[in-house]
Amino acid sequence: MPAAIRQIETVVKDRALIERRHEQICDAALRLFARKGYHQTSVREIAEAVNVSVGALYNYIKSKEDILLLVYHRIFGLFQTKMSEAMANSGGPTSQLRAAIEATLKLYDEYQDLVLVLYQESHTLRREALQQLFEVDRRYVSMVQAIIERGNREGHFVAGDSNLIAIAILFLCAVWPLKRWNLKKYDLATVTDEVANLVLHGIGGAHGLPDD
Amino acid sequence: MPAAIRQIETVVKDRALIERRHEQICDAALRLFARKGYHQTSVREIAEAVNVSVGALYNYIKSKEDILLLVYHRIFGLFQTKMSEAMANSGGPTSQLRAAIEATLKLYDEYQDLVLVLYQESHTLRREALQQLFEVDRRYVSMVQAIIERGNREGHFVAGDSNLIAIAILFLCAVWPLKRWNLKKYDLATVTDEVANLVLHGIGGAHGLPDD
DNA sequence: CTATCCTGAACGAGCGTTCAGCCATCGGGG
DNA sequence: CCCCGATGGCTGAACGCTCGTTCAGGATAG
Repeated sequence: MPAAIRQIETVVKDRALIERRHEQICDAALRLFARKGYHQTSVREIAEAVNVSVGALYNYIKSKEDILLLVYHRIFGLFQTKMSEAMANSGGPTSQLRAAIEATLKLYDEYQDLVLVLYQESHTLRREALQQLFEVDRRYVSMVQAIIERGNREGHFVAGDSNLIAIAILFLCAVWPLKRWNLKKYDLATVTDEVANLVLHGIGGAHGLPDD
Repeated sequence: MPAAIRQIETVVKDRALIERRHEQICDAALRLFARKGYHQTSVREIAEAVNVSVGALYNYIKSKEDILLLVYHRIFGLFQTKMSEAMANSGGPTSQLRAAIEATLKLYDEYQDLVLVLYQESHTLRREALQQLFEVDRRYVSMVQAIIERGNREGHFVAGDSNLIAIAILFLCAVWPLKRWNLKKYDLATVTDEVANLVLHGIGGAHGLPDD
C-alpha cells in the first residue's frame, strides 16, 4: 500500500482532525456497509452515524466512493500488519503455514462483515482503486507462496504450482465469512483445524519430512 | 427447487408468452448484471435489451427484484441438472469426487459472471428468497457430503467432519470465477487438476484404498 | 366490440452533492 | 481589557438527476 494510497482531497485544513474524522467515518461506514451493503447505505445515514451533517462529511471526502476507499484502506492496513506478525513465526514450513492459516482465519473471523463487503462491493471501485486492491492481495499470496516453495524445496511439501496453491489456500480461508450462514453450527477452532488439516495433508505437509 | 419456486405474479395471461419473455428478460439481465452488477443496471436498460418498453416489462414482473430471482432460478436449475449428471458417475468415491469437482469447475467456468453475480448480489434478496438460495446450496453440499461419507466408510478417505469438508470443497471451486483476475495465467484444466489433487490428497483419497 | 398486450410520458421518492449562511475561536489594535 | 474582523469548520435546505413504478391511451387480433 505505502506510496500507493491516493490521499483523499479534503476541504478541512487541520490534519489531526481529518485523521480523526476519517476514522469515525470508517467506523460508521463499516458497520453500516456490513449490515446493508454499500449501495443501500446513503451518505445521509453515514453522516448521522458520525454525528455530523452531510455538508460536514463532504469536507472530509470528495465523493461517496472515497468512503469505500477509506474502508478498504483500513482493511488493507489491518491485514498487512497482522499477517506479517503471524508469518514472523520462525518454525518450519509446516508450522509456518499452519500459523498463516490460523492467522488468516482469525482475522477473517474478527472482521467477517468486512470481508463480506470486500467481496461484494469491490466491483464498485474504479479501475485505479481496484488495482490497489489486487496489489495487496498479490502481496498476501506471495507471502504464503514463499512458505510453500520453501516447504517444497526442503522436502516437506509436494505441492504443485506454488502460486496457484497459495491463492487457493487463502481463498479457502474466506469460506468462514462467506459461507457463515452454512457454518453456523461450527466454531472458529473447528473450521481452522479442518481447513488446516485439509491443506496440510493436501500438499503433503503431514507425510513429508518432519518440521525442523 | 421444484415446489420451492414462488411463481412470479404477472399481468399477461398467455402462459407461453410469459415463459418466452421471462427467458428473454433473464438472458438480457444476466449479460447486464455480469457487466455492471445489479444495482448499476436500470430497469430501463433491461427493457431496452429485451426490446420492449418499460411498461411491457412490468407486465411480466412485479418488481425489479423479480428479475434477480429469475436469474437465480435459472442458475439453480442449470446447476441442479448438470451436477446430478456428473454425480451419476458410478465409479468409486475417489473418481466420483473428482468428477464432482470437475463438473463444478466446468460449470463455474461456463458461467463465471453468473457466479460473480450470485456472490455479489445475494444480499439484495429478501429473506424469503435468500432461504431458497440457501436451500439449493445445502442440496449441493449434501450431494458431495454423501460421496465423502461413503468414501470414509469404505476406507478411501479419512476426512474429518464430512459436512464441513463438503462445504469447503465446493467453496474452493469458486476460486476460479472469484479470483479470476489473479488466475489469468492459468487455464481451467490446470486449476481443476490442482484443486482436485489438493482435495483428494487432503482427505486421503490418494493414500487410502484404491478405487474399486 | 372486446380482450389482450404494448407504449412511453409522468410521478414521486431518494439519491449524491453543493452552498449560502451560521457560529466559535483567536489574535492584534485601540 | 475589550472589541472586531477573519478564519475554519459546521449546518441543512435546496438542486438536479436517476431510479423504480404506474397508467391512460394506442394498437392489434379474433
